[in-house]
Amino acid sequence: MTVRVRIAPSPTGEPHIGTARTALFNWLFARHHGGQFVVRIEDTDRSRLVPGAVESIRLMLRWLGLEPDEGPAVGGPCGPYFQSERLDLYHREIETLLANGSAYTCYCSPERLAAVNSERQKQKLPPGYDRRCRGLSPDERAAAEAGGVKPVVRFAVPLDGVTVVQDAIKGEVEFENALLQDAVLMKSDGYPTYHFAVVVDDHFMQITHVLRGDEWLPSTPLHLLIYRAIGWEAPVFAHLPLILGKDRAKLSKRHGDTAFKAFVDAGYLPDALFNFLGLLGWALDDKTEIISREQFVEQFDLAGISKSPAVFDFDKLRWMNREYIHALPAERFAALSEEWLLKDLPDELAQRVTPEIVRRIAPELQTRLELLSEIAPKLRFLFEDDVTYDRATLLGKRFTSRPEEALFTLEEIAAELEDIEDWEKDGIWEAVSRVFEQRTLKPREAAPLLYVAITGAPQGVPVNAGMAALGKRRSIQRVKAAVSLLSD
RNA sequence: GCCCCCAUCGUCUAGUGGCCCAGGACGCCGCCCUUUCAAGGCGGAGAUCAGGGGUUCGAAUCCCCUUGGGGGUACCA
Repeated sequence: MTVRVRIAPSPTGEPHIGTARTALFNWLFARHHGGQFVVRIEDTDRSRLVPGAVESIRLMLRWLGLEPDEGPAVGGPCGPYFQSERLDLYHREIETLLANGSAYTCYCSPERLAAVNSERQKQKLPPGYDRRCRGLSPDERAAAEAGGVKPVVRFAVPLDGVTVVQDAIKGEVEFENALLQDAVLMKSDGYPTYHFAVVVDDHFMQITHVLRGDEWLPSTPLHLLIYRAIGWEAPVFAHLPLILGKDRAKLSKRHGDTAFKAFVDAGYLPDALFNFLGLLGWALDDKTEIISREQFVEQFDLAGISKSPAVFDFDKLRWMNREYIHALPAERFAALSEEWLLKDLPDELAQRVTPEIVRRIAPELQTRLELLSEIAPKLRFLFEDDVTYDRATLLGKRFTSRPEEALFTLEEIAAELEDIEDWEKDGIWEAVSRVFEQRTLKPREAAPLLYVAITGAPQGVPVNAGMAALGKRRSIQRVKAAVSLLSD
């Protein structure tokens, strides 16, 4: 039997980074076993639908390189892949459940449900439905029906016994049936709830393994019971450890922007995020951190998945992204630099960006980045007419008490630069270091002065390379501008 | 409250009875290199394996209890 897995996101907003991790694990599992990865949209909560969300999910998968074998965009033999288009299926199956007595219609109003709950709370009982409609006589049922109430359909869970979940990661987990709720299977609007739709769809889509977040483990016995009531074989369940924030609570908006899109916008590389996410709850061995897609596919399996939740470490993600940026071929990095420059710079500056100038400076930048979004701020000085900074920044620690020394140094540098015929970075640096030597200044202490004059900031790409890219005239102009700032 | 899961350096983890007075990585610190800042190289601090009981010749690894953390408990998914 070929392995078939799925992810089943609900289109209720921008996809979450956790959804990406679940998708990745499913995709990896499918690829490792030569199986299929399907995408199904769980859009049964009509009130929470967000337009565009399905497209965002598609984009996320594509960006990460997790192309589905079946799903809304690609189709497939088990469609449709929107639950809202599979309603007749759910209605058909709910009839079997109703007919064999494992489900019943419930006419209780939301108000009564709330009242029951508050009453139970008062008596220090666990909240839940009191199963009032489970015991309705045919007459009572007919009466309620005549009253025009739109009923829901509830599952009639066994009142005793134990349901055992065989989880591929957690092992054997037992649940007492008596503690389970008569969950709603069909809502009064005619749409199924998650619990029912997931069982019906996973069955008809021939899903063999359900890899989903740990938060679903408590509802798995219910799902198992539904499979049994219809007479279907259940898939293998594997509950993935949760991703936590710094405070060890389930990662969510309050830990910052956890929308997948935020990671794209920040300038993470797809391969880096793929690698990092793949290591969130799974490890290859005792030492390997940087793992290629091929290696992941080859090595990934359920056996390596950890049972305990993992805190999302942004520091490590940034480090990993830097590793991937560093490993990029020079040409690729230059192309990305240009792309991000055009995207992040204001239009009037972006117009001045040329492939030549970017290719020239990009190698100097490549080891100095954690995120691609840092490119524009670091290279902006190349495209501006002039840079702005204050006197204190220019003088830095070294020259604060001796501004005249900074002034003379810059004047001499300007003079030396004038004499350069072949304007390239080595010659520029020779000229600058000549001045430093004459004045017995160590580059370590004097260089920031020049950095500020040229780029506006005391650190960044090597200043001589920056000047080479800037051009002779503009470079000297900036040194002179610094001189005049100090002369005032 | 009740049910369930989890528990190795701050964080991600390796570890499935002896190779572990616990290995790697991020982060942190120091040194070297050096055109500032990075990168790179080298080194360091950092975990009595949550605590307590067992089992065993021997336990981070098995069992029990405690504690801690998390998740679930909707006509949301």
